[in-house]
Amino acid sequence: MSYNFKEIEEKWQNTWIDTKAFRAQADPNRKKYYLLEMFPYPSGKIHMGHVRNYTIGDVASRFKLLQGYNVMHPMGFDAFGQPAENAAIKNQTKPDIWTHRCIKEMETELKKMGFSYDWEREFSTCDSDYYKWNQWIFLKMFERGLAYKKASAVNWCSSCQTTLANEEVVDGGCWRCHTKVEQKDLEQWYLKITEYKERLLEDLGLLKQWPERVLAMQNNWIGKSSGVDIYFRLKNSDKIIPVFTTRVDTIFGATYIVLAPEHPLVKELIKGKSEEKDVLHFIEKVSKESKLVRTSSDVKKEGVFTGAFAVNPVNNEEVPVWIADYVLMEYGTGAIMAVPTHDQRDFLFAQEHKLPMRVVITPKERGIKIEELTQAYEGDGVQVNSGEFNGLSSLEAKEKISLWMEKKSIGKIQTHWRLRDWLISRQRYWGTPIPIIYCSKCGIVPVAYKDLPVELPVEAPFTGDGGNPLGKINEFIRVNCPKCSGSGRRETDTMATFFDSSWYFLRFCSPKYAVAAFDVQEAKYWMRVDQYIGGIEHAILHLLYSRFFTKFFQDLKMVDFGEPFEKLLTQGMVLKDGEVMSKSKGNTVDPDSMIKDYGADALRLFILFAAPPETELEWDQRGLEGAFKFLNRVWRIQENLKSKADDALLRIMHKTIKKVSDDFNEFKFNTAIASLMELTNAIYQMGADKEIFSRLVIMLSPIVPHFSEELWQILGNKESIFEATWPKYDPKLLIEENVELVIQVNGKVRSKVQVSRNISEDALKELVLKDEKLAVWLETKQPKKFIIVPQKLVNIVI
RNA sequence: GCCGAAGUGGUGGAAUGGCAUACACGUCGGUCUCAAAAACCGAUGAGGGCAACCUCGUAAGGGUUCAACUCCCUUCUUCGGCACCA
Repeated sequence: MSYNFKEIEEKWQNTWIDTKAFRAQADPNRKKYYLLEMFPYPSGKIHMGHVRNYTIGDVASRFKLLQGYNVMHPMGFDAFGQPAENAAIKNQTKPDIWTHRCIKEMETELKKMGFSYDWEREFSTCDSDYYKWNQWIFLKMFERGLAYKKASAVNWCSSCQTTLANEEVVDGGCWRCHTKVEQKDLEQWYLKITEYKERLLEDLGLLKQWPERVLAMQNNWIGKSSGVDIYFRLKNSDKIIPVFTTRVDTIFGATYIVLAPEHPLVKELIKGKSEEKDVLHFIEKVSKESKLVRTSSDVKKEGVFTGAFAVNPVNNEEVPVWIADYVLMEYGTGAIMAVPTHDQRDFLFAQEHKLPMRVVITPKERGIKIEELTQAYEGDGVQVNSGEFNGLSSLEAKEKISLWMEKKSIGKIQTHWRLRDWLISRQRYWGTPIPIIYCSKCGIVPVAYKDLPVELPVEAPFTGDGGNPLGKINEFIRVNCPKCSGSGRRETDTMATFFDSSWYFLRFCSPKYAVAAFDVQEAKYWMRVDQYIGGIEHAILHLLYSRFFTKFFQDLKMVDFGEPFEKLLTQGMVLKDGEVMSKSKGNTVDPDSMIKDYGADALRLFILFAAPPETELEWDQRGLEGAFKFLNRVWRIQENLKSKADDALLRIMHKTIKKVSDDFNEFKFNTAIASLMELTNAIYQMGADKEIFSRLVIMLSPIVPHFSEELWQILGNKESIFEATWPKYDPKLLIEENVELVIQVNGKVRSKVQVSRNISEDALKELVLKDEKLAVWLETKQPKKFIIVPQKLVNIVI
């Protein structure tokens, strides 16, 4: 007979909700612990990824609770976004109604897993008393010039009918639907995240408890690159063409320069020249290529001569000006100097088009002959052909040439960044309306703070024929200008949903607060988030935006820190047959049916035991059955309790307490469970008493809370197990009187011996030399040396 | 190309420089049973040996060390991020 998980789980889930067991209240006298998992989009159904993410968080949260921390563990919903609109079109319902129904279903699913949330803090980002503060933040940014509108080529997803941020373009496709992203010229709203680029980069150094790879990804994304802008002058003109380089040490080897086809100077350069026709033709051709094709590295580099020449400012040499598809307008200055001998791309291009080369750096141990070059030499070396810098090491030259150029005003030390401003406007209905009014007289006018929120109209025409439904609602659009009271028109774009999730962790500190985005005092107590848990897919997007917003709040003096998340854990994906579980692959396992068959506790146990939290987890149905079997094994212990257990078991238990406590602190749940299993096996060998069993149950409770609550009650306790204290171990009981020593000969184990832990070295040597098993090894050879590691091993070197 | 993570039995995975493969799954054997299931007990890296034991073994090769899955160097493979980035 197995234990009645169905009845037990339902009973405790209701109890926890009825008694508000996990309500958190600020208390300056208690040490706080803010544990947060990335809140879900309410699709209605939870999947195994959610189960894993939230189970990891729940164990940590309950463990901290048992350790006496004042734990806040909130949950809410990231409820704006496109699926609601798609559903509205498909099912003839309203996004609002559809979303709220999904939220209800999702809450039920989460409750069935027995997660310890403070449900009183729950909110959804589609609540107007939440998104009101999105608008407030936007206006604050607008005031400071951090929210602005500009016309530019933007990423456009034709399937989603909306613009996308750079961060939302993955492999040239839309992050949501993978449709190929097009470029479109539009006037759009941006947030000036680039204003914070230095701080965003620098403060990565503060994030000591973030995974390396997330830091590396953010570092790459921000993409700082230091070098020099060098000013080439156009021959017979006073026009300057700045080029950017990180290899200023190679400037004397620049034999031509290359502009991007879109470079604004190109048209002027070619005017009236014989090359004009060819160049225009080339530009036309390149403009038709998609960005993806153009930037793929295996395509041959193409280019044409413009007929113009520029002057290298370091030696007044005239060099030809080319244009080529491999130079991009959006990076650096849109123009490069080409040094074929020391840059592989330039080398290939120069070979192809028979352009001159000159060596300016040679490796220390040999010279370089141009005729013998088969590829560019990109390493360090000694300067040659470099005027007054000859003989210097290239590293030294880099610095000296930079300073020299600045002094002579022919260049400027410059830093270029990959990070671009964040495009936040979306041509969609189901999102936060951007609080802006267009007035024919006053131009762009922000909505007054007192008029917030700009409510999203619940009734909207969903026809499915594209376009933003907000544009068709006259009551919404028509509004008086806050400045001149003349007739104005509302912005119909809404905010990207990543805006919503960039500060929700602050809102959880005071979710009902009506006078500001969050209560500064509450935030002071609860923030920062001590432990944040979520998927690696947010390594750049959400985590970068949240860091940006936090720094903005720091500048508003609403918080006194610049980083929101102290410690970050990115949990691995759940796989089935080696592939990521996904609806499109049809290899999903439904958590609900697993709960039905084995209970939420068994599911939680399996998912924690099968792999460490950050690695991928292979779904194994038999592993789940194994977890269920283990629970039944523990359950049966209570039927056979002894009045007094052996001392040997007591020792094992204290060791287990130490191991499990240490492991829980480091999120090593799989090994914590392994040692709880070992303790259980020992109990089967020796028989436990009530005391020992009670402690086993407490240690299990973060992992399998319903199961443990029930056993706790059966053991005669009136209070919830989560009012109990985490067991402590007695260090004295960890010390064994007799220890087993491993005896090695030349590092190989040859024997083992039981000795008192305080045995003297001499006594030990004597004992070892008498050991029968070692006789074979020692009879012909003399021991040279004894290595003794107390209480562990003896190594005899012969 | 640059940056990051990883590579251990049939499988998931353990090992502050100190007994490689804990714990579990699977498989095999046993107990109980008329029988089966459940439960309980045991075996289980490869090769050799009746056995005691021996040899090999943590992607490959080298090094440091009394001792290396662990530290260092070189290489290979897989996964992830960035990238005609100048």
